[in-house]
Amino acid sequence: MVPQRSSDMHRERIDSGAALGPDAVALLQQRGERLTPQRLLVLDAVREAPGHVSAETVFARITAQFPYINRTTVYRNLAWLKEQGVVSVTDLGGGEMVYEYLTEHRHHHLICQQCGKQETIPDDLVASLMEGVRERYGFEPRLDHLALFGVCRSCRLDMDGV
Amino acid sequence: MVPQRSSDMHRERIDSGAALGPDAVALLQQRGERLTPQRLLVLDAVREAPGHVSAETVFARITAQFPYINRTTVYRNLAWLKEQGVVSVTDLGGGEMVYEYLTEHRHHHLICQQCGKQETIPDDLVASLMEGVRERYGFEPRLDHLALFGVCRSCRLDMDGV
DNA sequence: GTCCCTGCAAAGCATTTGCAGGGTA
DNA sequence: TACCCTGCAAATGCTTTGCAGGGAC
Repeated sequence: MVPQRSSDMHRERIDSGAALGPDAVALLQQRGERLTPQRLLVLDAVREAPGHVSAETVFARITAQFPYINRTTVYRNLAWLKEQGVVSVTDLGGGEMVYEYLTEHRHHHLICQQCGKQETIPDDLVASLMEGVRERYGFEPRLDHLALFGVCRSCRLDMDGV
Repeated sequence: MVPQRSSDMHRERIDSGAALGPDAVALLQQRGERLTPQRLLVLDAVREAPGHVSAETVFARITAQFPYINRTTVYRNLAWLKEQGVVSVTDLGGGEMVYEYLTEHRHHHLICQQCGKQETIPDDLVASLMEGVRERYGFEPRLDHLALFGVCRSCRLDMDGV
């Protein structure tokens, strides 16, 4: 039902991968997690996708190549990947959750409410906030992605122009 | 259909109110917005509620006193109040949007993913982040409430204890 | 008098759940 | 072999929409 090639595809990718440690799949295996073809497909789909992807997009990307996977399975495996710390889940305000493969380089996002454009900002801008929260409140933030909403530079210029 | 008392109730409250400027209702009137009894009820319900409230909670609080309001109307008027800058809307991760009446004292929230407890933090902790985003990216953040997820002090101690 | 807010019912959408069967380790 | 992941279908829960009527200004 599910093509054998999926594991080969997978292996190619992890060799070149900049991932969660050297190999997310090896990590999951060490933990004794069950690695089904569907799980590998979902993992691949998120890892290959540029930036954020919705569950629907992941489903579409997989079915484009392998029609035999169920939407429910995609949802369940995205939740599983999040539990395992392999992907992040963020609400970008589009009415659906978006997922992203986690690399060592943590970053956050600026989302323009006018034009919808998204910018990436490095973690260090947020670091002082995290530090303050930790020190003053003893609160340990779990922040894969911080999403800041507002108005980007070009939209602000447009508004001034008018 | 809707009791006359609603506007009296309202007036009592704004006299004591620490609100968006001296009077949110006067502000809305100046803008030429139409102030229906339902709108005043929704505004009151959010203003009276402690902290964040969901649309369902607002609906429940109103119907407890005045059963003749529709859930749809509550949704529409909450959206309207947000457009007017009277309330904030935040996704606290509970599967529903939560609303809060905006005062001059902007603040943000720490949400513990273990116990669900919420703490309030002052705006100044977040100010440097905002400043950095503005200066480096020309991005104007529109942040009524920032919601930071993580683990609070007591839950961390519990975890260490075990 | 005019505009638009309200109520009702139904639809929309992302996501979850129950259950039987089949695959992974 | 034993567990649990998968697929299917239906349900769930929040929120939105279309339309006719009535209220605010």
